[in-house]
Amino acid sequence: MTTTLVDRKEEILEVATELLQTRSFSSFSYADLSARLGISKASIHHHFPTKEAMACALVGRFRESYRRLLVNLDRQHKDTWQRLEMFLGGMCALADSGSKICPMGCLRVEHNVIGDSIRDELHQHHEFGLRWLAGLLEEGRAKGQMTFPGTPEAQATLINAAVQGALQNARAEGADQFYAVAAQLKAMMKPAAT
Amino acid sequence: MTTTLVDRKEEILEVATELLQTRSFSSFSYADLSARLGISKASIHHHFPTKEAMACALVGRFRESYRRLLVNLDRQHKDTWQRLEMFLGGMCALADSGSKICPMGCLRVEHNVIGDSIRDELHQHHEFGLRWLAGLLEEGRAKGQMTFPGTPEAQATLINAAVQGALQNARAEGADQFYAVAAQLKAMMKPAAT
DNA sequence: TTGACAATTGACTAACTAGTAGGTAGAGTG
DNA sequence: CACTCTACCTACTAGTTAGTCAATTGTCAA
Repeated sequence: MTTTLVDRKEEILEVATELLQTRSFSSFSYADLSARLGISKASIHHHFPTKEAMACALVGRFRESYRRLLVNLDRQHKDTWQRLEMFLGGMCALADSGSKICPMGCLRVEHNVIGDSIRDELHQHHEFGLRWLAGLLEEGRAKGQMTFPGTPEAQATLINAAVQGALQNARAEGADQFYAVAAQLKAMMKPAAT
Repeated sequence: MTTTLVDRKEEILEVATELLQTRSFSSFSYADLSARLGISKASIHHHFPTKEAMACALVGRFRESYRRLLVNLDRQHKDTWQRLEMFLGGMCALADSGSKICPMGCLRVEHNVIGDSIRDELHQHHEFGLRWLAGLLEEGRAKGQMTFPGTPEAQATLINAAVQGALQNARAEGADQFYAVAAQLKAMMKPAAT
């Protein structure tokens, strides 16, 4: 590193993530990154020799921050509903941005375009997110705080898919598309008032 | 038309739709179409001067076939559950293909890349699909055959988003990702057995 | 037969794509 | 001092992109 002020690799991934969220994997280029970062294309190739390598690192970075978020969430909130609320709340922030969606969803859609290594990373992210949600749901049901049919895994799969789809629709049709989905999910899982 | 055997415009849109579903809007080119159709790039430009015009026509065509499908569905099945089953069943076919997802979802993800005219078409498609589902749900609830919280519109928004997201996940992680979501949705809406 | 029109073509452009080659500046280390 | 390493640069390649243009063919109607 020339200066300790910034970590170029991080900086590049940060901007790349934003471009991925607002545009798409195929629709942003090294030239775009170069322009926004104020460094040459070749410099970016120095840090990430290929676009695929960059995307891999990007997903890895995202998964790590996602993991930290969820771990903190588990630590701070004992109540299952509070954890679910916080989880959905985090996604709301994306929906409210008006121009961003889940970067992982962006790559998902280009499944047949991206390389194997990116797909691997995405798979790991998917598994991790699913496991966390399923764990939360299982605990919620065991404590009688949540109701849903089928296995916690199946319900986690539903929530995952709904959130992903809702974010995409929200960007195009307005944030209330996301709020509606979050509200429905929550309402459906509230135990019947006896 | 030179021959009445094929409608070139239709033929182009057919292949374009498949490329959109398997790759993405930014990841397929006039050259790809040219190769698959066995006609020159210039010929395709003759029928669709710009890629945006082509995408517009594509969405319009898709919406029309979608509309026909739903109208037929309404005609053939009086039972609300049967109609919902058929609706989800149609989506299952996509999930089973292993490489295709909803073409509208593909364009959605590139919201900031595509032009206004495409966004308009997508908006209309979205509205139409939502209205149909909401109508079905309202009828199902009125007849005591379905239960769900909130408005039929909100529930339709949930189903829409879940199906969209599930298709994307299914292509990457396996068709059971879709089946799980469809099963959960249905199970949640079955009236409580008294 | 003539003339309009639609479909098609090869050859082209200008811009953009990821990625490379080769070199420079500076910091740290022996 | 010399050596190495990282970050960075300019200049380049080879290929792809959407889109244009002028010319050709075939069809149908007057």
